[in-house]
Amino acid sequence: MEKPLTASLRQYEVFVAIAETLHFGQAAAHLDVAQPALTQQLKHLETAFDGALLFDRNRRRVTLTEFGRALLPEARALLQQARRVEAVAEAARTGQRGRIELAYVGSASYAGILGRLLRELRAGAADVELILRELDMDLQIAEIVAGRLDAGFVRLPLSGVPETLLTRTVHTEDILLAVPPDHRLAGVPSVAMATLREENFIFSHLGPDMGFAACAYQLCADAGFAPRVAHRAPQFTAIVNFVSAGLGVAFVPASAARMKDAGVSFLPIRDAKVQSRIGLAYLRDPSNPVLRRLLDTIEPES
Amino acid sequence: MEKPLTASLRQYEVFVAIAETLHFGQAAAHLDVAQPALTQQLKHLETAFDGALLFDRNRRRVTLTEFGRALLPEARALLQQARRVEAVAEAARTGQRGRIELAYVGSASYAGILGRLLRELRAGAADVELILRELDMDLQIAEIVAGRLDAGFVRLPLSGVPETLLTRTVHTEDILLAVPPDHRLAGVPSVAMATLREENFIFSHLGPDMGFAACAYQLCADAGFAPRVAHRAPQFTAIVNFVSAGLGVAFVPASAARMKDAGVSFLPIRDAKVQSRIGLAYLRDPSNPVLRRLLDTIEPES
DNA sequence: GTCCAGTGATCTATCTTGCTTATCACCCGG
DNA sequence: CCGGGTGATAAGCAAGATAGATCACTGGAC
Repeated sequence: MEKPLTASLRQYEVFVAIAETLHFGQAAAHLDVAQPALTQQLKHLETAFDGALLFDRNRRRVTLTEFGRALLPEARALLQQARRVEAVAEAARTGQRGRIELAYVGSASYAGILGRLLRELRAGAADVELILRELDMDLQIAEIVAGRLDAGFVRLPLSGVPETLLTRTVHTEDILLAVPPDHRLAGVPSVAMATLREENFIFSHLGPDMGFAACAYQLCADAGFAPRVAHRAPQFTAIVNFVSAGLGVAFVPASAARMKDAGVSFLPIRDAKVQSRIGLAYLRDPSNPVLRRLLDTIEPES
Repeated sequence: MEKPLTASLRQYEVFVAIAETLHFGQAAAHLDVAQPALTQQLKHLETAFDGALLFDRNRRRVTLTEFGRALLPEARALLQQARRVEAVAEAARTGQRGRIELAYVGSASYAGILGRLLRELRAGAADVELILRELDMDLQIAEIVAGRLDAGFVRLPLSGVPETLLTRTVHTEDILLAVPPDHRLAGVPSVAMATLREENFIFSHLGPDMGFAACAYQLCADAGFAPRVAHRAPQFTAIVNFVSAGLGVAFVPASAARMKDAGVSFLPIRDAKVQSRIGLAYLRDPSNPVLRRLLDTIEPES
């Protein structure tokens, strides 16, 4: 059990102020109070120390006693720490300092989101601890709703999520068609959706109502057909592998085209009306100040 | 100009106590106050931070917010420093820690006083800064009375000093007679005062009423004669040099006999009734706690 | 010696703060 | 649906902090 701290910050403040000027009146002016307050507070401090005097008051000259001299540096350190706490509090309150736990879907890492994220978190001499992990969209949503994750980067749109889960678009990119090397379209400069009606498609595992898959289905719907899904794979790397193996064609986000896998062609789609968007998902009215600051740096969108 | 420190130690104490138990009631018991006090103090602290909450109070479970989590280590450091200040204050008050400025006459260094002094100042895990200098007795007295020196080791007795200057004997030693190599007494096992009536003496510069000289004069007075002072020298090293050169004989403290200078003999005095005493001189009611503790370790004497 | 300016201590009234007790409001398990 | 547990709220009281006026002492000027 600790003993109950007999003196207050205010008393040390008074002590240090007097020690700095060696003059009650000037110290009082510096602290912006009347002089009797100092006499009283100092006396309280001395009483707290068993009555040991901190100053010799010769009515004409104030000098530190050896006791006071021994105490002064420690008292200064205390006040400095007190100011530091308040500075840290201000930084933490505004999100300049703290901790944030984020996740991202694998395909977000291609799009250069993470570098930008770090840049924005570190901006303005901020001191933020970032805890990042890769996580599938559905797991992210569960973690965020459960309060175990501050926010996550996912492929929009979301559906079937609580109203309190908001998203904000942070990146938009075209959707390309990946075709195998020996495919009839391999090497053409671009394709039109209408020509893809009979293709075998490789899709992600995730359902047709969320994320990238929703955009892909929308492309087909806009072209008036439902895609024939020949295979499913969990990630774009696997999907491109499948394409490379000739199992079918696939829609992929433009940023995934950087993996030039064994002669796969990535073709622009001439009449695509939708793009794929990466968004940050988070709970409404986030309490984490770091997240709030991060959201402030992103222009508010849907 | 620093801003005025918006929060108090007590508030941080409450914050940390709640953070440690995550339970208002238990924290209140730990701080030995009623529970509403915590609610209030915590609210005050949060208000000081622009209303940013430190805890999520879900009526059933209390958890730190990210803001609170960021603040906690700093608040703990603040409390630790506050306790440290009080510990240092206690040590400084009892003289376990601090500074002391002492002087000693040259001949005190022969007597092993300084080593003992250091040992006593460092005793009991004390952390004392000792500032030592060699200084003649008369200057020591002036410095002590002027308050520029805490205390000094001198040869007793003192005379003509203010009543507020007290002394305490710390070392007593015999007085020996130093004689030149070719002196008639050189080599005899001991001498009687009565045989010295016609000798030429070498004395210190200091007058006959203080310090070692007073003892020497007393020896002669006890033997019924006044010494013929042939030469004066400032220190015992010089006095022994003079003796070695055959300029006369001299009384010296036993500890000075360790300098075996060019065949000088140091002879016990059979009928000496006085010894030389080294004492610590200091002002009555010393304010320096280190000096007070030092005095406490020496048995009170005249 | 006497006086005066300067300075810290003291006194008192007032306002603020912190604590206690009593009670309320809410959540959750049976 | 009720009862135990928990934090918030309210009211009252005691202690603490401050301002303003005044006192008391020091030390230098003359």
